[in-house]
Amino acid sequence: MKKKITLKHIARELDVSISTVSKALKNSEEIGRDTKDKVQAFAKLYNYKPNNIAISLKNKRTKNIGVIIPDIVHHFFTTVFRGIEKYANAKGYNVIVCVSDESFDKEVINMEMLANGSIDGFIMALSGETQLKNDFNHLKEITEQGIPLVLFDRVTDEIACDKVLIDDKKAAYSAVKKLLAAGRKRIALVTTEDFLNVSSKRAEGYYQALTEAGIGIDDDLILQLPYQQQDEKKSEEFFKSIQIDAVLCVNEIFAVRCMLIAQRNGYKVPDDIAFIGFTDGILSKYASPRLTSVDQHGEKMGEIAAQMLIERIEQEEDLEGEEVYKTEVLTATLIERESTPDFLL
Amino acid sequence: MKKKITLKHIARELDVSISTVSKALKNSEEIGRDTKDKVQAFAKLYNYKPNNIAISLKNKRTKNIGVIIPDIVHHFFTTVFRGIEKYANAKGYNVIVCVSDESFDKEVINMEMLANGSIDGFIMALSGETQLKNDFNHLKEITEQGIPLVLFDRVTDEIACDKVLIDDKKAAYSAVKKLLAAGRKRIALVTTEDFLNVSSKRAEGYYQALTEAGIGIDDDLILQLPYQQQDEKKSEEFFKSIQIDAVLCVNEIFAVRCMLIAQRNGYKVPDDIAFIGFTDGILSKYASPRLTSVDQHGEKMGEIAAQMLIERIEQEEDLEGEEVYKTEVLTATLIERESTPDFLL
DNA sequence: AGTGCTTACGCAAACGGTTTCGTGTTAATA
DNA sequence: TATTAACACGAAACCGTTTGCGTAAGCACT
Repeated sequence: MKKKITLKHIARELDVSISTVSKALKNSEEIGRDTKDKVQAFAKLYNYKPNNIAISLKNKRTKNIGVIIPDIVHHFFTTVFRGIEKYANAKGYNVIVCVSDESFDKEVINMEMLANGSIDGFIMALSGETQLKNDFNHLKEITEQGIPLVLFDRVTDEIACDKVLIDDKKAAYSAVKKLLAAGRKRIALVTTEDFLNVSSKRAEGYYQALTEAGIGIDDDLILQLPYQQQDEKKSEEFFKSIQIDAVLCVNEIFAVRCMLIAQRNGYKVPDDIAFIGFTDGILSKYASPRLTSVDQHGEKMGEIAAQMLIERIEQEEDLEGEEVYKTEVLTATLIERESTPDFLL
Repeated sequence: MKKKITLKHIARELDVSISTVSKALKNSEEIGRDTKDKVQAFAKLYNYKPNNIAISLKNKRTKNIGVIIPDIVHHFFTTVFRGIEKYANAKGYNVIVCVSDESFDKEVINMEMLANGSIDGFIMALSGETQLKNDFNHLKEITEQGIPLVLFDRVTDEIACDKVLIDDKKAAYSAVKKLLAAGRKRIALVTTEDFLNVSSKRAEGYYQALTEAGIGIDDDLILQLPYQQQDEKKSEEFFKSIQIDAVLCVNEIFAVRCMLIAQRNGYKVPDDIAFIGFTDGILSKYASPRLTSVDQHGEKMGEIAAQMLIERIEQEEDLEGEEVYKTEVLTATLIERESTPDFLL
């Protein structure tokens, strides 16, 4: 077993001081040619690599970033994560992931674990419970300690920090507009409990489009489903009880599930009923018929979040306080597939 | 901005030595009641938390584990990751994820980045390219340095370390047996290029079941598709050209894609043609018809991998060399849904 | 011979902790 | 009163690096 070699070992072996070894390896002008050659050759031979931990302690920089997300087995978060990881890696940063599992407590604990020196900054999407409780003290503490924080997708106005999100309201608005333009009138909304701010934003867009079109909001057309659980009965009744010609769903699972139920109940998609989902994931691509859905550009979002964070981290030293935070809003794209009639343009 | 407080600050403020503060906070017997109370109260007030990096440097333990996977936007790897994260977190470990993107070079670079003190051990699934090249020197170096390593799913015999995988061959074997028992004779196999060892194992099971049943292997019944790319033409022709009454696919994407194509070509599922896929992911659940598939128990696999790794890490100190490595083999479970006829038990 | 410059290196502090060992003070004991 | 044990605390080493500064050796010059 070849244990890792340190500066001290090299120094002892070559009968020079530790500082000489350190400088020699950095090709310092201070050190003579001969000594440098000797040290560098030895280091190469024994494959010396400096210890990251020691360096972190010295520079107070870990080159790690902490990512806290509500769930990892979730297409959108995963794509965002991929964007973060790619960008961070390219910049020499590693990523530590913690999953909050939609729990406030876990979110707090995870943040505390990482905040004590393990990371240089956080990227996170709030847990459902945190949004429900509206308690952001843990985030406040982090920012007060001067640790950079970037919030994405599930954000809050209560915290001053960089943010990146998509324009959920506008995306829902234009999706509904398209349905209206295609002549659909009885447009349903399938959503979650509305403590998830993204869901409510999407609902707002839905309301606005209908209102502008002079069609009132019909509460019977709105179906609220529990976030994780399967509640087939409720959906089944929904599609049996009323007449609908289009559906906007706040995520693709709801969309695919509802599409199946509608089909079981004799609806033809997209002729009798059109479907649009949010989150253009794997389900949308392979559903039958393929689902038209709103691409939230997760990977791009992750990249931007990582970029914002790393810029903060690396400029940190200079400016003390007085920072101006940015909120980057990406525009979602509607990916048209078979679950909607051909939209003209 | 309230910067983090250190032992030194407390010591200065309370006019005691650093060592006294350290001991007082650990409730050491050495320190008097009064001093302990004073120090602890002060620490609580200023929310003192020890610096993880300093502790890591001292103990040569980071409480971080490194996970290297080929892809993160991938249901199976994600579920394994969830298992790892859950277990690790419960044991007080954090997880650093790196994505190799199926690239040998990235795998090597990532390992080297993490191996210099950032982590206490690795959990990984080999990249496709690594399996293709059959070059495992980077793994060998890691294990020679005494860094614990656990391989999962995409493993190799060349490296002596703990492993956890599912019995792919047996899973494929029993899936095909069930199809045979249901009277299917023309059973196709849709697979990837076979440098992925899991695919070849599954193919072996397929061969064995057919051979045992006295049905020879018909190469025309085997369709090889590129791993990531969509090649609809090839699949389309496949289902047009020959007569098939059942299909085993090595992943769920292939299964769902082929099922759609078959349906487009007039096949009724499962009456004319049955489908079984590997990886019981989200697609299987929501496909139409719902797909019968092999559950690889990703989360369980992750938990076991994490458990094996952490046990290694924590016993490390004692035994030098002479370690016996375990290979844990999980048995896959067939989840029956609508894409297969009812199997009689 | 004395002065002044390079050159080439070592010392020591620092990052933030933990831990071993030593020591001054007090009180109990002979 | 001298000895000693218990108590309460501090000094210092250590983990592996980096880096500012001090300095000995060698040389040139006056």
